[in-house]
Amino acid sequence: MKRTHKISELGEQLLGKEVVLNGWVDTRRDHGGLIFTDLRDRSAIVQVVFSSDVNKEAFALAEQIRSEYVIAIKGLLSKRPSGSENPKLSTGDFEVYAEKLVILNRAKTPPFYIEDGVDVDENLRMKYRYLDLRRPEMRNNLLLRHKVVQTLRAYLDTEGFVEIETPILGRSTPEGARDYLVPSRVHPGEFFALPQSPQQYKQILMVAGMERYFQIARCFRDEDLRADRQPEFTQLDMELSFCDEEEIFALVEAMIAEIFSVGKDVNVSLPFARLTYDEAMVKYGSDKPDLRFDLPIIDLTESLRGVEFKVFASALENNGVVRAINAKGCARFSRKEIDELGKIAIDNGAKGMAWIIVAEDELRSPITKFFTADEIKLILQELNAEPGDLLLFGADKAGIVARVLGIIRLEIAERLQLISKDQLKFCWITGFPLLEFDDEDKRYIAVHHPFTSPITEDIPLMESNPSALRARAYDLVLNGTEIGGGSIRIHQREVQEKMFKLLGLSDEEVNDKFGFMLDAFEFGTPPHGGIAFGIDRLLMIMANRNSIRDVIAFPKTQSASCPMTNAPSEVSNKQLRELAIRIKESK
RNA sequence: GGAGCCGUGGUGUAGCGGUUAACAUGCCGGCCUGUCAAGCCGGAGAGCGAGGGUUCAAAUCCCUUCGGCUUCGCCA
Repeated sequence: MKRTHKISELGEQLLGKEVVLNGWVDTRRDHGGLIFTDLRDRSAIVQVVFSSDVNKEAFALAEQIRSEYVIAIKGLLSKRPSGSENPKLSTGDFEVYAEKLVILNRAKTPPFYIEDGVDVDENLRMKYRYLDLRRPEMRNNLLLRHKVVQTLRAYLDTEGFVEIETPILGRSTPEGARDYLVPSRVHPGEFFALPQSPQQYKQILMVAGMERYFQIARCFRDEDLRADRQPEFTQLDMELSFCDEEEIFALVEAMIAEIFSVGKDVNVSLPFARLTYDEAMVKYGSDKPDLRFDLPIIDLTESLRGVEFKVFASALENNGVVRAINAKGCARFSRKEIDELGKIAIDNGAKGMAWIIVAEDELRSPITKFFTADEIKLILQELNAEPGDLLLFGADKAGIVARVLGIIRLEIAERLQLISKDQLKFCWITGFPLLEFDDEDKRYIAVHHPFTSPITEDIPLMESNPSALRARAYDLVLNGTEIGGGSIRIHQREVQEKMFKLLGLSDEEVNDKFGFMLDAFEFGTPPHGGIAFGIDRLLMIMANRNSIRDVIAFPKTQSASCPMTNAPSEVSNKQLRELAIRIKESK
């Protein structure tokens, strides 16, 4: 029996017509003389009725069918008897009276329920991923992913971008994450590296005059996994010639609005907010602030200069800062709750956390006695404190205070349930530092990557004061998650060479690993820049999931393995010999 | 590399020194012509992730180990 319709196509226009449907048995309700079956295909579910009044053979055969059997049925599409409509189904006004049934394939009882909201061991879900993906929510995640990717392609095509594939087998780079390596049979003892990103290739494509490039690029990083980190993941990678930040922002904002409109039927308000790195760090204690709630961190450093209170005074003397959060309405927190917050602060590097409860007519606090009345008045004023508020302080080096109060800010938002699910708060973070001094290695490392251009007027600082260099880099943050990042690149050989020097790379190393780029820069390289988006993370947010695994068809477990295929696996000695690899005996 | 949580019929859980290892659901069988989490009746199904130890006695306590999840480090 050849299928005539997808289930979602059933409707008024087919009433009384004969249809042939194929699909899986979702559920079966056997009433003895009457059997109801919910038939599921990718598009929808419809109720099929088997009755001996309609067809005795089909009815008899229907007694054998079970969940997840694959069947074909032929019958008349009918209106359900009035009162028996099911509003939960899109096809709930209709049913099909089966005149013929063919069992296309039987199915074992599934190891878990094929339905939404199941709470099954992740290992089982991965082992039977094909059943997990039959669940509507997982299927919808993949369909959403498809729709988003199609929309991106269409949008970028109309904007003049060319989709170009870059190699998966590349060479190992010195900086960044650990590489996944692939041994070369032809060159014994040598290895390819899987790309952590197509960074260098896409810059070379700009040298090649492609002007606008994009790729839905698989990237690989051999680092430990997290809920939002997989060893292989997908980026939307873009690069443009003759562009500046503003052009990229405008292009990206319209693109994001488009995918939310098509994928989620949601209007994203444009333009996105913008914060500098410094602003974000001071006010939200993070370079990926969650702007769905306010709860800002207030800097008291200047106001409190000169206070006697030892904790604050010593922080200020050591070039540190004093900042605070006014947790509105949290005066009702118990001592235990406040202690919990203090413990979070300590776990994240603080030496402690001072607090003041602003009650109706008094202040309760272990620290108020160390301040003069004027100082307290000043603090309350700066923090806009009102009765009912809880004030939480951080005093230490700027980095520690930002980190600690940033985490406390999120914790309070969580406790006060300030975050509503449907909000979308985008923001650009700009003005990142270019370099960061690594105390362990005693050298500078690139905050973004070594191809990021400094802000033009900062270029002279490359010799005099590298720490002060600002990068032409930008991140796009959505609801406290970094979903994309990029930069305007260096396109001049001399600047790139200086950059490598600052990073402590020797001439030989530069020549060996990046010589081709430096050479390329001498053959008419246009100014260029780009951005890359973590497609998986973006989809995780769009699909309202807590794990990236739920928007990837075949993800790895936390130990970077696949329970379905049992990858990775040992290989034969023959294979190893061909690759000139010997495995060290364990222990 | 570190920390935390979890591992008990197919699935999800309860039990936390002595139980016939409990419950729900699924599964199997029977009854049932309007259900859609169908209903009613009956039945089968686990020796508690694995290994070792403590104890008269271990799912229960201890150690080791494996696996899953969360997280710090790590992730230019």
